[in-house]
Amino acid sequence: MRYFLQMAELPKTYDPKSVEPKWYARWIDNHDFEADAQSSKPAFSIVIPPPNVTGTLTLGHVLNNTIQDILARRARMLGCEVLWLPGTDHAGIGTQTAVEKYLRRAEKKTRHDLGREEFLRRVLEWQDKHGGIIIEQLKRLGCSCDWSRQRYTLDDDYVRAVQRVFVDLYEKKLIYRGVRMINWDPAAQTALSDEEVINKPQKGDLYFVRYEIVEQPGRFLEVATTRPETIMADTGVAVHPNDKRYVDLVGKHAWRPLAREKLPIIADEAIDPKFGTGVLKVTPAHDKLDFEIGQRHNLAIVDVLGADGTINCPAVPELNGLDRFEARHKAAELLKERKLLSKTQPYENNIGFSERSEVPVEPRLSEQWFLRYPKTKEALGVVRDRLIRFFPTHWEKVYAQWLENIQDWCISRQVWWGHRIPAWYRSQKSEVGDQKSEEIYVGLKPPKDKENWTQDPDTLDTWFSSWLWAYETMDEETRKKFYPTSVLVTAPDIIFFWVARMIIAGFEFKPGKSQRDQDNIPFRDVFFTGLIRDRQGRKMSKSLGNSPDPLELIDKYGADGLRFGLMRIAPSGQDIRFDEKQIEEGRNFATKLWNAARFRQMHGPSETAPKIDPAVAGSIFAVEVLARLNETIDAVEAAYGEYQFNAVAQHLYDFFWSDYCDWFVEAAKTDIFGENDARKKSALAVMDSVLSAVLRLLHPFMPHITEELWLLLGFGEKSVQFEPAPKKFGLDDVDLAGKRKLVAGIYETVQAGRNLRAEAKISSSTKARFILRTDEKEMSGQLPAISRLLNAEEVVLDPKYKSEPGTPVALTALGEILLLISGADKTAERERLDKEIAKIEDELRTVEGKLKSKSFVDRAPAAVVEEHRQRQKDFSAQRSKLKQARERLN
RNA sequence: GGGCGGUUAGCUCAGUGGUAGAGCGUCUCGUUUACACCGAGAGGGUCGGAGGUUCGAAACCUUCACCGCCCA
Repeated sequence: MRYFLQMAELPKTYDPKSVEPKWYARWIDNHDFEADAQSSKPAFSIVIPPPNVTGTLTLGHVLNNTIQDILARRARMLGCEVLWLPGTDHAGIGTQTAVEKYLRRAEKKTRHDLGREEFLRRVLEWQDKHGGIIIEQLKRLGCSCDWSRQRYTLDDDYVRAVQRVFVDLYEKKLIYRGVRMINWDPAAQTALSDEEVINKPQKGDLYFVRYEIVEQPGRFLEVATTRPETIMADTGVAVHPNDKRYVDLVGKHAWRPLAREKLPIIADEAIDPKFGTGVLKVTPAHDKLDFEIGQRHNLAIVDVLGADGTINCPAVPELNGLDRFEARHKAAELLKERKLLSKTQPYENNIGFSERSEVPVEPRLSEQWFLRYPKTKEALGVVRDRLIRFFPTHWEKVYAQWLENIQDWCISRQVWWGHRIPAWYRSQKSEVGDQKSEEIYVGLKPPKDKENWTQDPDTLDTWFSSWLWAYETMDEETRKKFYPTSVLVTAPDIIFFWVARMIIAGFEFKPGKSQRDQDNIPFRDVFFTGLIRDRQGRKMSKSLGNSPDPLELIDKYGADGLRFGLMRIAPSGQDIRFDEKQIEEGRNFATKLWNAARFRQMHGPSETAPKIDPAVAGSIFAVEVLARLNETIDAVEAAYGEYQFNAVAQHLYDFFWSDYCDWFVEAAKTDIFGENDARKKSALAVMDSVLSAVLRLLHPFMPHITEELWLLLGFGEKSVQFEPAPKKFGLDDVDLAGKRKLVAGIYETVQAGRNLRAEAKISSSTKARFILRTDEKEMSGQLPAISRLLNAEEVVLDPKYKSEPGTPVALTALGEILLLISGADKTAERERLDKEIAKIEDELRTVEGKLKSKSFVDRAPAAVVEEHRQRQKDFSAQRSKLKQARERLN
């Protein structure tokens, strides 16, 4: 009775919508993901790369967090106490820009219209409205984060820690304030770090501008420049000291063609004589290299660009107030009118763009806060010596290259949303003269006489807060158990922004339980995921609209389908071309798993702890599938060791679909539908063993469906997530090799038989009759299974069978298989045999060619030569049998 | 300019010196008592080019081409 009830319970297709939310809620209710810092189990920990608090889930997040979830769940099954610590970051510039955009559109106001206090209130409103969406999305994906420990980079404690670090580094003189050339984002109107600038080739023009020599009127120096709009900021003209063309002019002067002034002509090694005319206009305020040249030659600094990227130069009213790109064209026109522009030519050069606002960055002289990176040698060493291991390893070089060429980090941002810099300034008139000097106070608390001081209006680079993420997210007890973390999973595009800086922070702040390096590194392994691209290989971006919504994919295919499909196509260390078809495959695999379980359930309840003795299992097919399962367990373990998640997924997919479903289950149906109760029980026990193992192996990839089936099939009363990872079956005591060889032969025979049937155009549903012409006596016991696999009416073992001419025959390692048909198509059979013979002869030629070569026989390893001899024997035997059959058709 | 990846079937990708693979797509057959989100079968590749090492190269070396990324 129970049997029918159970059958009715399971529909034909798996419905993730009714299963996934149910289990996620249960796991949360049971506090399954909460880490116990008191546990005596070995620790395994991951901190999440914090997504933007107001962001939404992208496919990149799905990839990244699926991998982290796989690692966390795998670790639980290996008996670890697991902490996966989640959280979000405040994304200073990003969030502020989003809110400003909204204000501009909705209220036609800027942040300055509102004032700092009101604006920050609005950002908080925005955060409350949009914040946390991404966390809910991670839950839909099935992420097993310890939500009780969720952190935010603007948590009070975290903010204090960031300030403490700032003060500490200031006191160590590693943080300083100074006027330097920085990257200015005219759209966001803030300084950026070098890492936030993306160089892109840009098509433009090279303008050849004539500068008249002051001392020799009528003689001109020609300067090639891409930026005529900055001519008013020129304070010198430079040539290479060895450039014979201009050597006589060094020391003389040239007239600045716009805002006419005398400019000294100087010689500097930095000039490239081969670029343009070999003459550089030196604009120290608007170019990094020019700034350095200017410093060397004591050139004046003239700034003609405003913070918003418009020209600020009343001396040239035609340009004053224009946007920098408009001004470029206007300046060229002015020069042309004055006959000072000799030509323009198309030119492509690299321009730095702001990562955030996607506008060209302006090199700008500005007073900012900088960090002189500490501990770079240690950070280099720890990766070089593989105390921290990168996967794939080639990222180690990228990392080293960055650290070896590291520049001071501009950490202040002219942004209101973020960690306010704990610095105050007191302006005072100096005793002598009118010059003002500033007194700086840096501290956790404001100065005592607050009214006499002004706090720095700026905030810190968001990354200056997230470089502490690996340990400042943990309280003392948690840190003691779980720091350093086991592994960091991240996209390679933040290797400098985040990974390298966290390593430096580990060395500088030593949050570990001792002073030793291995206790202070933020993580032991770093796994870099690939980037997900669209089918054309383009990066996914919001503006291109080529990024699918992961939530829609989850609705269509289930979270497990999305996870499995994505992991199967994610090669380690390479970019991933996304194709929704692959996600469909993930869904199909879930359905396959569902149906295989459903089939098992139709034949009665499973054993809670299935035990089988393969030696008496009675079925060579069982031995084979268990041996393949053992191989799969080994392969999966090896692949995890190398973070080869696609390989793990592929091994499980292949084993389950092909070895288990296509071969074992089909062969075992003979016993399952047979009369022999012992054999039936034994077959079902093998199925239970395999299913139990497969569900556990798949759980990290497909947590929901495996949980559902684990409990449905009754393998346990408690969640599958804390069950131990499956161990290999002991198969040493049976004649493994012999049995596996026989099974391989049988499967080969079946495939050959199916091929004969298809070639003979006998539909796969029609029962057919086969003869096995073989001396393998062991085959006789397997005839029912072979018959089922061939969908045969009858399979007869007859070593002496004499066939009618034209009877389709195929050769296998075990002998011959013949398909009995009436009225054989002799022509078709002749063609088929000719093809077979040609194929064999091809193989034979290759093998014989090798064996004829003396050097091969002499130099190749004996085993390889022997293998070739064997193959030669097999092939020629096959050829002669095929030829016999062929001759009888003449 | 320097560095790092990649180039294998129509597509997405495995393949670390010894018989070129998988999934999808294509074609043919199929409602055979789990599954059409399925089953069976077939076709499809001078492994980017050229040299070299080796008995033997998709794999190792050199070089070139193209694609992508990072740094200047």
